[in-house]
This record gives sequence, C-alpha cells and structure tokens, in this order.
Amino acid sequence: MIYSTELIKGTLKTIILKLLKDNKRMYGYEITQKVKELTADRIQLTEGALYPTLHALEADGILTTESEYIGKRVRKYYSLSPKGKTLSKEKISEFADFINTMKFLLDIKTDIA
Amino acid sequence: MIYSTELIKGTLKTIILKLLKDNKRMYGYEITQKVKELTADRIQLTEGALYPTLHALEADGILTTESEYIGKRVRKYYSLSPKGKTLSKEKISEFADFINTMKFLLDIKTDIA
DNA sequence: TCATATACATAAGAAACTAATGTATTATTG
DNA sequence: CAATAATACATTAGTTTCTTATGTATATGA
Repeated sequence: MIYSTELIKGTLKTIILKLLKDNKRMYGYEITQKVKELTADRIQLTEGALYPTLHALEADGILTTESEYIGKRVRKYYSLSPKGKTLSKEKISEFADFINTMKFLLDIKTDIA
Repeated sequence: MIYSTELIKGTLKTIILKLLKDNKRMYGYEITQKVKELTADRIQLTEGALYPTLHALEADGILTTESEYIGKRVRKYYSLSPKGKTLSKEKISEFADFINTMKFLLDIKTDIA
C-alpha cells in the first residue's frame, strides 16, 4: 500500500525527531533511506520536504549540525540539541495519543500481531 | 492534550467519510459537534476547513446533499454516494495501515485498555 | 434584551508540502 | 572505460490544505 500524500503530512518532524533520538546523529540522505527501509517503502521522504524541514529545525535550535568530508563530498550530520531531546519525546507521545484518538474515532481494531 | 494543528492535517476527509458511513446523513455543524464529542474536545474542526472540504467532496461526486428548512434556517445534509461508500472504506483501511506503520516507526506500544 | 448557540458561507494569507531542477562526487556495470 | 545509477547536498515555483477572520442570519436561554 502506498499512502496518499495528504496522510503523511504533518508527520515529518515527528519522524525526524524519532530517528535522531535513536541514532545520535544522521545525515539527510541517510534519513530518507532509513525511513524507506523501516516502512518497507511505504513512506518515502522527498528531498524537497526533508531539507527545508531540517534547516528550520536547526534554525529553531532543535537540531545541531556537524559537516564532514567523505572524500570530496560534504556530509551534514544532524543531532538533537537538549531542546530537541525534550521535543522529540513530546512529539512522539503526542502522536501516540493522537493514534488512540483516531483509532477510537474511526473504530479501528488493534492489530493482534 | 490539544494536538498541534499539523498533526491533524490530512485526516479531515477520512473523518468526514467515517462519520457519514455510520450516520447515513449529517449536516456540517453536526459533524463539528460530533467530532468534538467523540474526541473529548481533542479534535475541533474549523468551519473554514470543513465547508470547503464538504463542497469539494460533493463536486467530486463523493457526497450528495439535501437541503431542508428547519424553521426559517436552511440545513444542508450530506450523504455518501455509492462512490463515497467505496472511498470511505478505502480511506479508513488506509489510515489503519498507516497507524500500524507509524506505530512501528515510532516504536509506540499498543494501549491495553 | 443581550449573549450564546446554531448554521451556512467565503476569502486572504500561511504552512507544508510536491515536482522539478541544479550541482557534484562516487560506485557499478555492461 | 563509458555510461548509468546511487549518493548527497540544495533551491524554487506552484499547489494543496489549512487557519483566522469576516459575514449573514435565525434560534435559544438567562
């Protein structure tokens, strides 16, 4: 199943913050690949959405960056700032709560698996 | 908990289609009240989002309407067309699948309740 | 009678995306 | 070894979908 684009809207920040919570530091391209892998291609982040979001999170002091050269190519690593660590937890628990609300509203049964 | 607005984005159509699936016919204001009630005020649809969406769904042949006078005031009832019934099921199961993907991605435990 | 609730609607602007384009390096494969 | 795909960054025009505000009008309750 490939999700309609509207469905994934609004989840990008939460996904980024969760991955960085688990992985200490990641670069943009790595994030797209990790999400593809973890969701079996169901969610594919586009660069046009990802990079501006990463820049905005950095500008807000939620992420910090370190640039490194891999050969001749720059790779920009992102990490959670202290503020980002707090926000990460908040966003994940907010989404968890949202899932419960939507499950009730849409009368969706929990998957037994 | 009040959800950040971005979180609810993209769910409006699905919510409308679910309520109309269960209730045969509903009018706009009734939909806002029902969602408020069912979600304990967690999700509050704004009229500026709701009415244009209802109009678009009608224009797409997903919803049909009947207008009735309640006293001197017009009330516009919406119902699912055959196309709408199909779409309703699709949207709900798409969201159910999406929830499972996101639960896995964000490592959210199922609520035992 | 005055505020609140009911009930519709639209419109300007913002947010958050898509799709396309651009640049450059590195790895793979025929 | 040349062509293609993958890696890795970035931006921009345009679209969708929403928020916030405004508008109109009737009905109800204090």
